[in-house]
Amino acid sequence: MLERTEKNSRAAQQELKSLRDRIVRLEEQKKEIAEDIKETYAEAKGRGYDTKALRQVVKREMETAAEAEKRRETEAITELYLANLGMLDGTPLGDAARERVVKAEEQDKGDDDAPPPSGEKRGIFTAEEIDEARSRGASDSREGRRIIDNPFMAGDPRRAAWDEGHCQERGSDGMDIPDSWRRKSKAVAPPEKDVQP
Amino acid sequence: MLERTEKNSRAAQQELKSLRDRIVRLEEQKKEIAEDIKETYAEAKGRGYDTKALRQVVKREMETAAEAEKRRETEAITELYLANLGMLDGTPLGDAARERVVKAEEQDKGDDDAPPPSGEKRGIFTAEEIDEARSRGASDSREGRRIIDNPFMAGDPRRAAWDEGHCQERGSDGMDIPDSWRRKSKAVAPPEKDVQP
Amino acid sequence: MLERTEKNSRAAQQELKSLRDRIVRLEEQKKEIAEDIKETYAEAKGRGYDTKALRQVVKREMETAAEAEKRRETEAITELYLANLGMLDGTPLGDAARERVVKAEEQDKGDDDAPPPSGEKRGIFTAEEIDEARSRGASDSREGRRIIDNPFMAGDPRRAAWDEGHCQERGSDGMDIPDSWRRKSKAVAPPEKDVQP
Amino acid sequence: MLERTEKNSRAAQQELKSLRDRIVRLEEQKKEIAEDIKETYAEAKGRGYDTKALRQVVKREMETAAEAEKRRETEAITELYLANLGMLDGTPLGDAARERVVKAEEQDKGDDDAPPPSGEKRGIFTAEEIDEARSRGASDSREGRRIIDNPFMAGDPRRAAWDEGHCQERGSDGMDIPDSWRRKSKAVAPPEKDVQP
DNA sequence: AATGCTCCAGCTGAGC
DNA sequence: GCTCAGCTGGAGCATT
Repeated sequence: MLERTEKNSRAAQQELKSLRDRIVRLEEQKKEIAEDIKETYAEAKGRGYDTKALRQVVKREMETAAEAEKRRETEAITELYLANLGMLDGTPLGDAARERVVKAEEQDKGDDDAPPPSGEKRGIFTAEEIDEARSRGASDSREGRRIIDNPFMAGDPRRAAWDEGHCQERGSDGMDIPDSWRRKSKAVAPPEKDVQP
Repeated sequence: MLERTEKNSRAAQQELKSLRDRIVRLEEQKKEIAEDIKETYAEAKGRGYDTKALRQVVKREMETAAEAEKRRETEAITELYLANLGMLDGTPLGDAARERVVKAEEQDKGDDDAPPPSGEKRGIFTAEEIDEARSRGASDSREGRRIIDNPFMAGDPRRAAWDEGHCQERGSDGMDIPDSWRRKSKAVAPPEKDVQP
Repeated sequence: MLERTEKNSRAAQQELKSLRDRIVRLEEQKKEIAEDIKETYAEAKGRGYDTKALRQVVKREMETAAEAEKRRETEAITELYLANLGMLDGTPLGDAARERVVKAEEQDKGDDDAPPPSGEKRGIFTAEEIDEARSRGASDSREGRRIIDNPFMAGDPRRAAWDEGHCQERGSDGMDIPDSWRRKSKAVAPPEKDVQP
Repeated sequence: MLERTEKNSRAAQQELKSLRDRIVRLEEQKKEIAEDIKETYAEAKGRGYDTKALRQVVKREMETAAEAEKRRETEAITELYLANLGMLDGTPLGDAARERVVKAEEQDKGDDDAPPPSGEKRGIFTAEEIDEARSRGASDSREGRRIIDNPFMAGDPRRAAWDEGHCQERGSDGMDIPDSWRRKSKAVAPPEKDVQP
């Protein structure tokens, strides 16, 4: 019996020890990688990037399609709530929020499955058209147009593409990152909470 | 000495006990309020509100001016990063991001303190003009204009005010909250990650 | 229709606004109380208390009976794991862990429902006996016995009561809290990880 | 100039993109490892281990010497607070807490650097003596002694070693882990909060 | 004093 | 329906 007991005890103990060691090793690897990530952010900060913004970018890049959709939905609803409460303070509704309202209105008016009313062709642009808008943004940038001169209307998917093209074309002096990429670059006086009385 | 010791011991103990009880009482109050908050969110959810969006709204409402400014700055930089990486996926730059770029460009071109180039009067609208835009949004809504017909250009502060006016005017059937305020109202097929090739 | 729409819109908006304000108000109250708690801890720290330990005390005080039981169970199992892995480093098993092992052994030996073997009467002490142990701890303290001279054996519930009596009796000089209540009081050289080769 | 601008822009963009991708890759690795850890815990749970206790064990194993010392100090102070508030509920003071009190008392009595009073030799056991205690725990276990029969007094460092030896010797039936290692094994009736009136 | 990091608790979503 | 694990957000702590 002594033999049996000893052996079984050892078995359970060995198993426990093995589990512990496996986890410890994995945790150490995880910790190392976390270190690397932290270092990378530190390096980015040293070069003038806004780490908070960078974190957001990373988050977005890692989103699945479903998560992105969910996020966009929440953002749109948030904007609608803000608009209804008069809290937009300067930032107009994004396209998703507008679209949401339009869709709700259409359904409201009856389920007669009415096609998009006017002659617009909302959301049905080909990849070529989108790309063309991006190229045009780039060339407009080269020709000195400013980012606020985006020719596409709100709600037009080419609007974002033009922005991308323009941004990707814009330059900077030397190796430096653009001023607009930095924090506090202009740190204007903190605005009063309510501009509109 | 026994007396002294006992007395002092009691003093320290009483103090510790008092501190403990004070904190426990406060923690209990805090817990109660947290309960109330949770209940309120549950109620909101029951009535069809998106609690996640509602939480955002609450957060914004509680922001100080400085915090709001900081948030807007980070948001703008994030958008610029996304634009430069071609990750805007449909959501064009907001006004703050555009403004940021323009400011950086101006400084770039030389500190000749150039005034806002064209005839625009960016950012210098009176409260009256802003209010007028809000009223116009409301009346446009009554006249059947849609939220995507906002007449003000991107970058114009009246754009947001018009949106507010329009939203605040829009109605719903019965006591119900508008469809656009609900989650999953249209839950379209989750889009592929890259629309633009 | 305009009337109806307007009215309903207002209703939904009012509801949203009301929800928001209710939550904001509650959150503000919560924040205030959190402030008070923080201040209390700061005060305690100022008087020499170890806030981390104090937090633990508060946590325990707020535990429900079920939570306390669960915690004790987890603690006991943790100790057993540590013992089996040779990681006890100086802290012997607590009574709960010993009891756990004994119970398991008994069941192991057969479900003959054997009564506690020897003449001990584990766990069946009256409140009076417990109180007596506490009083004895107090008087032993007055008579100069030291806290390490607890006469009750490990596993005896009176052991903890004697400790309580002794501690509650011990004094300090002046208004000051005892040295043993402070952090770093003796900060001995950080021990090497493995005392036992 | 166009060339310059384009090139520099590209440089900054490439840098940003590179930073983003580096972080994304690291985050993915981290996520994978986190998966592995989770799986390991799940496996442990499946075999009857208490994952919460296992987590604690892992935490301890990963502690540095300094962190361990700090933890022990906080634990000791917590116990002293509990004792003084009459909240020990059954768990007597651990050795560290006792030692702490004794040290404070000694200093109190004057810095005459008094040697440990009685004939004890606290804390000055050789590694051999400690190991001997461990072996004795193991053999005592084989001879049928129970874990509550630890012959070393509270405060004696050999006490923990004996416990380790005993635990490491104890067996179990078949491959199974001991009952005492499982949760809810005995789930006694949740005790009333105050046993002592 | 302000910032960044780490830890913890509380909330959310899944799963029996 | 309740529990439970995962996760996000906030709070404390250390640091500069």
